[in-house]
Amino acid sequence: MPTDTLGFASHDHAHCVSSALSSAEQACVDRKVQLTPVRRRVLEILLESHAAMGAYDVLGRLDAEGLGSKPPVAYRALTFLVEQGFVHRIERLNAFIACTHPGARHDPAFMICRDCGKVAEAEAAILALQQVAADSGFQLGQTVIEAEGLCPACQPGEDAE
Amino acid sequence: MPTDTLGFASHDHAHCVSSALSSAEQACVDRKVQLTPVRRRVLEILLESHAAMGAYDVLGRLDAEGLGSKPPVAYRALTFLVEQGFVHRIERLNAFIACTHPGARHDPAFMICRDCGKVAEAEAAILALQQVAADSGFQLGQTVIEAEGLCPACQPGEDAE
DNA sequence: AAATGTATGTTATAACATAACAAGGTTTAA
DNA sequence: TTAAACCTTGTTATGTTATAACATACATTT
Repeated sequence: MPTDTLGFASHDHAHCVSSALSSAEQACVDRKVQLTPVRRRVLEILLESHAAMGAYDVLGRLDAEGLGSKPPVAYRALTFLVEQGFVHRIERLNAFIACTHPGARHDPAFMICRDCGKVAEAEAAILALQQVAADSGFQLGQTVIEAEGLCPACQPGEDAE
Repeated sequence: MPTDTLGFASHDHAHCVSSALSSAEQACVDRKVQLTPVRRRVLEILLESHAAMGAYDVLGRLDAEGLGSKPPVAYRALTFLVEQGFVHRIERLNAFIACTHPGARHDPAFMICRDCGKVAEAEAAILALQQVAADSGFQLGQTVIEAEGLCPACQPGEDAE
């Protein structure tokens, strides 16, 4: 059983890719939106790489496969996937990453390793922000929670990567 | 006594500008770093506008005043000010805003109105994120907490702005 | 004066993103 | 069976944000 890393821990990568893809397909059926070939392939690319990728990295892959070569092709697919909650945008990196908490939509929180660049998605904890917003009368929409730091493997005293 | 808005509430703007400038000057003396004319002017511009400004907006102001016309001039000053904690970068907007909580360095949290574009800085509440990080062995560095939404004035039922 | 360190000036380009319009395909409805 | 509406994709062109690289200036130290 092949494994890879996710969330700074091991997991069954082949399984998580296929299951995420299945749940996205089902969600599209339920919502009556189309997971077209380009959209589906972009989601696959992000799921397979399991890392934050820039729009032009994604576009490079699409181009190599004959699925499109102009920026709008990649941006449109990414926009769709973000809207549907299958992909998150990481503002700090101007990059995109497949959601690792499929299911209900949510506000993600990311931990970005400044050394190896790996990104882990955590269950968001925006309670405190909700309190601040409520106190000031601000009506919360989408939230961005991102932390730069060092993943376990990149901390002093570690050999791995 | 002139007032303006900050944090979706009124305040004495002239006072907050001059006091923020003074504390930045003192901090630079303490830290033995230079608040050069360009750096000081960029901080003033951000303090006066009291809004998130793009690097090229700032550059436009500098250029009009003969203080520099090329992008690196603005980016260098902004980078310095962010490093010193006098200015925060708002990732979601690719923009910069003067810190409204002068004093000790901190991790800011922002509320960005999707309607009027005003940005309010709140005392950050990253406790929950700290818990998540500790649980996964991630060593937290700088955090980004940004929420898009509607400020009190822009919510349905309001007349003002 | 030479060496060093810090800051600025400038050129050029890299990297990220979208407006605007054209064209293809499917579904709906007449 | 055509037309209309709608969604998606293709393409051109450009706008926006950001930095690498190298040259110059200026103050401080030696």
